Amino acid sequence: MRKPCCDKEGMNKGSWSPQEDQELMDYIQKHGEGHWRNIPKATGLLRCGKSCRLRWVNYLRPDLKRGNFAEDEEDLIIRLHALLGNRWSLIAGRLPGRTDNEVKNYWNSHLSKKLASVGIDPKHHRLSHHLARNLINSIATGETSSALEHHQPFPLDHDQIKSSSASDHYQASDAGDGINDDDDSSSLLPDLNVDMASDSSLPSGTATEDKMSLL
DNA sequence: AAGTCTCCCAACCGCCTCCCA
DNA sequence: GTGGGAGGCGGTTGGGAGACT
Repeated sequence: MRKPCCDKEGMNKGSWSPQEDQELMDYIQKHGEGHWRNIPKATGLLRCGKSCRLRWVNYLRPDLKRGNFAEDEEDLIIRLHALLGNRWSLIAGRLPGRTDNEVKNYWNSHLSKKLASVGIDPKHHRLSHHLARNLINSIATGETSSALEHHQPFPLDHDQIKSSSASDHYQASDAGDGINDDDDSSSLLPDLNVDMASDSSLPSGTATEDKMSLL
């Protein structure tokens, strides 16, 4: 059995009170961030260090933006998620004033549903079989997919799709099958030519970081 | 108006990685 | 080289607020 991160006996759990917030802010203003495990001792807060860090990072930090996500932020999250998957901290790092928790929550509650509603598998960023078939048919007949036209979550270059086979860019998703989990996370990013094969750990300065700079 | 349901988001949990002795 | 401690991360949960019946 793994040792808990800190002694939870006598620790508060759940929502933070304004007094607790104030004590934590006072401490960080005086001593700066870090040494989270010292904070309960130093301040008398009945919170474990990890909880203090989380509260600061997700809620108390002065540079947090808060409020609704702008359209361009949504767009960027979708693109970055297609590129990086559930690496919320990396995604949040590209969104000034946003936290990984905020981005993750927003994705789970809004964006994944939004993508699903237009027939895109939010996990793999691929069209559903049904929509993919319609798209390919409509391209073949010279029509445009009404679903994509009305609901595309971010700009799709239809000419670019037409210039090659649509299936080169948009693979129908086997939603729920769990197959192809590990490949082609860039299927909605035809313009980025993303190669995730080299992206196992993503330290800064990797090829993926370079490609992210294109965004 | 009261009860139930649904959704959102803050917070927790446990695993992973990094760093240092 | 390695073991342990601390921080970081992503998945998950639970409570509260609003919507619905």
